[in-house]
Amino acid sequence: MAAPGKGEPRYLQIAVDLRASITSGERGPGSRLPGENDLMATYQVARETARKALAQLINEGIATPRRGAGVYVREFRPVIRDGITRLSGETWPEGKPIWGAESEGRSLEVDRVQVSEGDPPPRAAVLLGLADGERVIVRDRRYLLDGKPVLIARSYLPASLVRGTQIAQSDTGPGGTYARLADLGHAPTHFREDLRARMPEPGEVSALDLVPGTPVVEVIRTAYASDAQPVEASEMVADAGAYVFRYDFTT
Amino acid sequence: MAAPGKGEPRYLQIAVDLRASITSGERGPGSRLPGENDLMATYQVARETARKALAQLINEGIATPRRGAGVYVREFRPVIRDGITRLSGETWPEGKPIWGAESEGRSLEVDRVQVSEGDPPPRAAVLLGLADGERVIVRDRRYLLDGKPVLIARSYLPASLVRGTQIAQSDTGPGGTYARLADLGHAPTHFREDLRARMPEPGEVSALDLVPGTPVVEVIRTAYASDAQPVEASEMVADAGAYVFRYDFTT
DNA sequence: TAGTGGTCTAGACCACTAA
DNA sequence: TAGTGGTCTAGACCACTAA
Repeated sequence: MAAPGKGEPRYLQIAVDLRASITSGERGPGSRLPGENDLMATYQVARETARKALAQLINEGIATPRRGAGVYVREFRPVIRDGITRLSGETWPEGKPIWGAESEGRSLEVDRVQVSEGDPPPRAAVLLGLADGERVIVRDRRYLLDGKPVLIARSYLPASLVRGTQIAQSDTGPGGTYARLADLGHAPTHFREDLRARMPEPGEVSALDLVPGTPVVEVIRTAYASDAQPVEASEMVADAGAYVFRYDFTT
Repeated sequence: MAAPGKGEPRYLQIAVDLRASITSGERGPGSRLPGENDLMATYQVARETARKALAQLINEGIATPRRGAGVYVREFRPVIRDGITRLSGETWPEGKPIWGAESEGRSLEVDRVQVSEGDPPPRAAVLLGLADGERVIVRDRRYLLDGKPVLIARSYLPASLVRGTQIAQSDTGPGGTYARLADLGHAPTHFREDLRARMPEPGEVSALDLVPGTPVVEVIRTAYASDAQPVEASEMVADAGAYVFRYDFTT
């Protein structure tokens, strides 16, 4: 045995078969894949080889294991996050469905709001243009989509600007942080968002309850007032399987 | 042996040790991690257990294997892709360095330009609002960063609009596709970009020469002329380790 | 209780890299 | 040629799930 059909390893050949059965639609989202024992019998391989085939699909994010129950075809049902509510072009093209994204009938709620004051980490200090020793108000929160954590967000605001205001409290009131900044005469008028994707760190896996094979999208947003003064810097880490990020522009 | 220190599997404990040595800076980008044989001796484990520890870091994208040579700490040096060149707010905040992104001294070149005419796939037909049977011009190309493929792009344009024009040729001339659309009286004025991240398909791994543990960012862009008519739909797949996506807004 | 995925061993052979 | 990662086996024991 162990005779290679070619250069392709045995476990990848098995993965190809299984992947084909998924992409062809033969096995739909939520359906169960053959188990380790099935694969051992069908392909005449050792347990570890069967496991590697399944691990391959799990790492690709198209299957997910459930202890004691089996390995299942994963489903992808993201929601759309609109980059920023813009003032221009608001009646532009309808939100055409894409990647099966749907928001209707789903709940998105805020969780674990925490506010504190402290020293900014280096990156936040740079983004906010803070001098040495300047402190920040830190706002933490987490978002749940249908009860599952999907996004962790942390915002930094110059303490000299917002200390003692409603922004330093859990509930920022109607319109949120940006409305309160406007009340203070520092309405944000310019925004920048930088996005990148990467695999999650172990702490993020548990905080977002991520299944293997799920990347995260990291977003860093900076808000500037009309005098080009940065008034807020935010770091977000999102479950890539839960979000589509949308940006609209009118030139 | 095989005595568990707690519930934590042995291979994850080893991964924790190695990860700590990387994040602490003890092992910098490009440095070599202990090999399988080293780990077997140090931790008194079997080869497969040592391998699982290394595979963990590889799947997290923080290490990368080189056949016959060892496993190395990966480096992350992305470039910034500006969403769209906007007409407003062009003198806004400087491109502050983020995530070590740098463009200077690096080459970004176009590769493998191909143009053809054919039937649109369903998604492109929907985005372009095409009737049954309408055909499209398809423009394919690939981008290389310092010689490494980092992005695959495919654009669809209504054939009825651009057939026989320079857009249907490899070289679209100065200003590219959008300038030619403007020449035709269909200058794009509104853009939408939808982004998501996911693990790559096997074909993408080879096309982008991706190392394990690297997600891709999928971008779908639609360009609309001033009469709200979609004139181009593009699909892009980018190496997440090579790009930071930037969006600027002025309200 | 039977089945399932999760971990681990000890050994083998291979292709590839670097000296 | 020595060392390295890549694949695979055959067997073992475990925790968890579902009936």
